[in-house]
Amino acid sequence: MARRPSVSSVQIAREAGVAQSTVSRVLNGGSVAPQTRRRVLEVLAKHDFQPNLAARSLVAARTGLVGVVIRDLTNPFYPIMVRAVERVLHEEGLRLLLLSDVATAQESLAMLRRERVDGVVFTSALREDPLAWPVSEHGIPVVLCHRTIEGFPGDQVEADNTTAGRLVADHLLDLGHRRIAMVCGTERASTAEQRGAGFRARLAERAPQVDLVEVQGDYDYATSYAAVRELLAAPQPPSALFCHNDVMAHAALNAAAAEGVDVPGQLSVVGCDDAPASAWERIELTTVRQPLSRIAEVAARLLLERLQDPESPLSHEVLPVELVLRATTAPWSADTAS
Amino acid sequence: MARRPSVSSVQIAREAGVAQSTVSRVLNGGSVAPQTRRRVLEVLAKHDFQPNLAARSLVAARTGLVGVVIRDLTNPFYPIMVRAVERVLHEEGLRLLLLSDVATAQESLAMLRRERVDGVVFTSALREDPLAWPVSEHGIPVVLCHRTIEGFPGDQVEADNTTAGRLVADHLLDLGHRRIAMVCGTERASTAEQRGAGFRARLAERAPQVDLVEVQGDYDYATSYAAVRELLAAPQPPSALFCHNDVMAHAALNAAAAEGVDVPGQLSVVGCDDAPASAWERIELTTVRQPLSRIAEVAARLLLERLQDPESPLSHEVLPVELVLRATTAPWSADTAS
DNA sequence: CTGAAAGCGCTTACAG
DNA sequence: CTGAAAGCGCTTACAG
Repeated sequence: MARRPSVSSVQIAREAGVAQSTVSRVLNGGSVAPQTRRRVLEVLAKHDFQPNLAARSLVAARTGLVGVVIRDLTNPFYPIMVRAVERVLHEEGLRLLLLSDVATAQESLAMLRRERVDGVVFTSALREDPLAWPVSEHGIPVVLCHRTIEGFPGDQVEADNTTAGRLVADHLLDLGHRRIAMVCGTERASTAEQRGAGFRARLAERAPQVDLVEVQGDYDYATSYAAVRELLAAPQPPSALFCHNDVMAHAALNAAAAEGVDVPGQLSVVGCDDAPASAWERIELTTVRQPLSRIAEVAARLLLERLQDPESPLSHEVLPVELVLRATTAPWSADTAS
Repeated sequence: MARRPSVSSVQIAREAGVAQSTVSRVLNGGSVAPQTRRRVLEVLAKHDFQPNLAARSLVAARTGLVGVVIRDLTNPFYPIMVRAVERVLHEEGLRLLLLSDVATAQESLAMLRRERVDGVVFTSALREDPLAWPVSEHGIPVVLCHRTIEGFPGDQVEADNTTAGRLVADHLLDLGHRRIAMVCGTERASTAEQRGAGFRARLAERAPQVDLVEVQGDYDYATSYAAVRELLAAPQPPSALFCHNDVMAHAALNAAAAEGVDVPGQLSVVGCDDAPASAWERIELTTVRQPLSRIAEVAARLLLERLQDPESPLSHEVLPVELVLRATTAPWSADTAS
């Protein structure tokens, strides 16, 4: 239990009868005579030597640390992205510093700077994000992942959220819905903006007479649950709901159950994300699938490339989405209504 | 966008006209004349100085880094614990290094050693854990959180899982169930052992004639889903299921739906954990609640105390659980069966 | 190929 | 209270 002190490269050198710099070369692939290398490797193995990363970071130009900003780990959506980023970083021998909303933007910025991270993968940026902008202004490379910001000085990767909105509009219109409500995500999030814009545009195009009610769900379960219950209890409830993400759609499904509203008989519900629980038999949520792992993976790779070549032009990748039809949507006609 | 080089304490010192060690003292609360301190603080603020943590770690006895080992971030259960640990560490100015199953045990051990973490919070230990033991043997303080190991040389915190098993047995027996199956968690996990043991003991005590079938769900959705479908399709299906955690209970609920088995009419299902989704109207899972955040918080605090006082006696805390009755369990009599 | 040396940015005794 | 100096454990030119 007593803390076993770590061996340093100096001790390894002494034991192998070489200079410390030779040990360093063996470790980092410098040119070393085969026989010297063998001897050093032996001593290294004997002690199961692990270089002190703090020392290495201090002297090297880079720390090998990448910040990953996730606002809300509790949305099952984000752990999937963390894992994908982690996998890429791990492959490249980089380390991950997780920043959640436990710290304020100011504290997080301070932490990223104190840690001297090489770059940041930012998953939950807002339009005037209080963390993303300052980080970037400090010259730390940032890649925006999943949520983007127009004009942001960094690489960006996102799903085709506008098309997502359009697909949902088409689906609900095709089913005959004419009283539709949209449960919106956080206002300054690009995903909510784009999904909303795509949906509205398609509606205006195909069915300008449809009255669209919009409520704010803030990408939050409890907020959406309350908003949808209110919506359904009103005199003229909508026959269909487009929720900007699955968490809010799950809330809507449960709110409907609480209000005794049958889905999809009296209400159709569509989400966006395709979270794991959406495929459950008890849920069967019609939703739009986005390639979550892929988005995160691409973001991580873009960051790595950026670190290699800071001057290359910015990229902005938009990955395709797909409507997943399940059991929460059904045709609607005035007669269907009870 | 160009990387803005960080200022060092030497530059601060020069600009403030003091020695670098004085800057260090101002930063760390050493004794400094009020007027000197003021001058240094001004320069510090002007540059928004952030000390290089790598440098600090290198020279100080401790790094301020705490490893948090989470096998599967995808179980909604774990992010809740991460957050609780994060909150405590953040309060204390410590940093968190997340270790998931992206790396092997060997790689994770190497990483913890290279990073020179001060200690580790271990959430998913197995009986002969390939990571927990070696880490501890390297003299790094480990606190076992949620899952424990008998005889492990570290502080431990867990829920009262034996009582959890007993509570469930009582509940199902009270409802009249006599054909019961248990969907078990990973074999070498203390939670599965204790929940299983408590359940079996109570059954043996109150209703030795009950035949208990046990299947392995491995704390995994897909595994449990398949196992439960098979169970329900058999000639003599059980009338009640005790799943060692909620993820597996959710799988069971969905498997039942897939098999056209009515819950709770034809099958009662009980979980363990009380995950957020269990309270959903669409799920309404009867389960055992354990104080998840609290367990994680206590673990983090025990680790902090351990770092303060490495020689104090080991503690082992067991926190109470509570049965949460919802809609997936119902009375059973031979006549009820279809 | 290899060693001696400088230096990364801090903290911490040690003098004064 | 404050400064000069040593040293943490590495990487990286620089000589040889």
